Amino acid sequence: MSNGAPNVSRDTLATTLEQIATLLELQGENPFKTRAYRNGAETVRSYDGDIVAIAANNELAGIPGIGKALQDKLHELASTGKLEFYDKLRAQFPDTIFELFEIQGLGPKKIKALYQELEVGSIARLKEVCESGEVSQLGGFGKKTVANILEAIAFREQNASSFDRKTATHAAEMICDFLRTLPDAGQIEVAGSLRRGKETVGDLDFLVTTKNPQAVCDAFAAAPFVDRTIAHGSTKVSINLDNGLQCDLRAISADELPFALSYFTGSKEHNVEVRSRMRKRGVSLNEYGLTPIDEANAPEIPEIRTEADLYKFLELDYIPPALRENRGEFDAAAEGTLPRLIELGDLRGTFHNHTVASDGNATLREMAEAAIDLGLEYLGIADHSKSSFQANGLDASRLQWQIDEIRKLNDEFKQEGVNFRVFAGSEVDILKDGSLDFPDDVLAQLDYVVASVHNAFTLPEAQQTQRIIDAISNPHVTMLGHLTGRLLLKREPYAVDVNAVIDAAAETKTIIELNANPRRLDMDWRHWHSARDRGVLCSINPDAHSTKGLQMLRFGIDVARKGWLRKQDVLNTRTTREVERYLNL
DNA sequence: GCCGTTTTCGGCCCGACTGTTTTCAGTCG
Repeated sequence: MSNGAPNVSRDTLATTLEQIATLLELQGENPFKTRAYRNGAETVRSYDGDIVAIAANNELAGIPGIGKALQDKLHELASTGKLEFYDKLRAQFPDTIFELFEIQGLGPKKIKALYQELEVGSIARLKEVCESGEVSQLGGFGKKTVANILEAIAFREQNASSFDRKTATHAAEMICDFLRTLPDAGQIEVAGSLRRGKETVGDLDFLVTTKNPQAVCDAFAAAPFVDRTIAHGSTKVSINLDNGLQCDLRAISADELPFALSYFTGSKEHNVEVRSRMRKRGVSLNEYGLTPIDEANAPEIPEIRTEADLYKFLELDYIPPALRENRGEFDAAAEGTLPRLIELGDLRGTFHNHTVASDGNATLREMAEAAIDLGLEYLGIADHSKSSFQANGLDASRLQWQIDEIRKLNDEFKQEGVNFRVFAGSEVDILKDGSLDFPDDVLAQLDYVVASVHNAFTLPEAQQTQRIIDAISNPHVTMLGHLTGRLLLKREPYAVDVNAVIDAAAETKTIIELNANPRRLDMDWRHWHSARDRGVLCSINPDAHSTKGLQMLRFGIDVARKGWLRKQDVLNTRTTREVERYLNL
C-alpha cells in the first residue's frame, strides 16, 4: 500500500461481502440475493490477481459473479476503506450477532426471531434465555430445541470447529476400518473436503453402499467412537467424535455411488457448475442420479457407473477431486489440458529435515534409515542456524562438524552397499534486514540452503516482502522455507505479498518449499498453479523433527495436487544424479 | 444481486432430518 491508500486486504473484501449476506438473511432478504453476495465473497477470495488493486481502481467489470452492485461496493470499500451500505447494516445488530451462526441448529430465521423478540445478540445472552425458559415464548422453540441449543453451546465451548489434515485423515482411516467390519457394508468411500485435499477439514463425509441402509446407519450411530449423535435417520447419520470432529454417513445403493460420490465430494462451487452444465443438457443432477428436466424432450442418458462417466456426459475429461474447486478445472477438462497430478510414489527424496543437532529428536543416521525405509533415495538435512537459539540452532563450527558427519555417513552407506545419499544443508534464518544467518563462505560449504523466516512476524507487509526477496536473492539460497509462516488453526500468516515473492523466486531461480507439515502446508495451494506457470520449481518437504515426521510428505502431496502440480514441477521427484546436477555437486 | 447458444425477465441445485406449526418450516450439507 502507498500514497496513504486505505489498508484493505482481500480478506476484508471477502469477509465484508459474507457478512452482508448474513445480515441480509437476518432481514429476511431474498435468498438469491444473499447467495449473490456469498458467491461474490468466494470470487474475491479465489481471484487470481490483485483483486484489491483492481477494486480500488474500479476495474472489476467482467469478473463473473461480480455485477454492477458488487463492483460499486467493492470499489467503495477498497478505495476508501469504508462501505456505507455495510456500516448501516451492521448498525442494526450487535457485533456479536455473527457468533450465533456458529451454534448448530440455528440459522437466519431462528436468530432473527431470537433477536427481535428477546434481544438475543450473543451466545452469552442465548444461553441466558434458554436457561431461564424465556425462549419458549417463541413459536418454534420447544423443549427439544432448547436442549439442543444448550448442548451445542457447550460443545462449541469445548471444541474447535476445524481440524488439521493429519487429525482428519487418521480419524477417517479409523472409521473406515470400523465400517469394513459391518456385514451390510459394501463399498466405503470418504468424500468431502478430505477427499479434495483441503488443508483443514470441518467434517468427514462417508459413503457406504448397502442393501440395508437402516442397519448401516444404526451400526454407525452405535459405534464406539461416537461421542454425540446429531442426527440419526434411515439413510443418513451425523455424529461427533470426542474431539468434536463431525462425521456424516450416507447409506446408499451401489447404483447411486457415482452420483453420491460426486455430490458429497464437492466443492459446492464445483457442484453448482456441474449441475448448471447438466441443466444445459436437459438433465437435473442430484446425489441419486440424473433425471430429464422435461420428460417430453428427454435427452438420451448414458449409463453412469463412475464419476468419470458423469464428466464424459458433459464432454469433459475426468476431473480429479483435488481440482474440484471451480478454479479453472472445467476449461482445462474441456480442452483436454488437465495436469497429470503428482503422486506420493513420484517422490524420490526430500529436503528440510531436522536432527538432534538442533530441535529434532532423531539422529542423523536414524533419519536417514527412516527415509530408506520409506523407499527414498536421498534425504536433505537442514537444521536450524544459530539465530534460532530457541531451537538449538547450529553455529558455523557445529555446522562444519555436521557437514563432516554427513560426509562420513555417506561413505558408510557406500561401504555397506546402500544406494542412498544425505545432502548437507541448513535451514538458515532470514534475519530482520533480509541478510542471512551465515556468511556466504559458510553457506558455500553446503550442498543446499533453505532460507526461512522465524522472527519479526509483525513487520509491515512491504518490509516483510522485501526482506524475503533480499534473502532469496542470495545465490547460495536454494529454496525458501514455509513462505508465510502460518500455523493452520493457530497463527495467521505474517503480512507478505506472496505474488511479489513468487515473481522474485522465478527471477532468481529459487525453489519455493511446499512445507508438508499438516500445521503449515505453506505455500498455500491456491498459489501453486500460477507459481508453476511462472516457472517456479517446488520442493515438497516434511520439515521432519522425528523419523515419523517424514511420513508427513503425504500431506504435502495432497496439497501439491490441489495446486495443480505435476511430477516435473517438483525437485524431489528427480533422481539423486539429477538433484546433484541441479545443485552443481 | 447475477445472468443469458431457450431468456434483459424470471429463473437461480436439491434432498434428509428434526422438531413441532398436525402438513411443514428451518437447518444443514
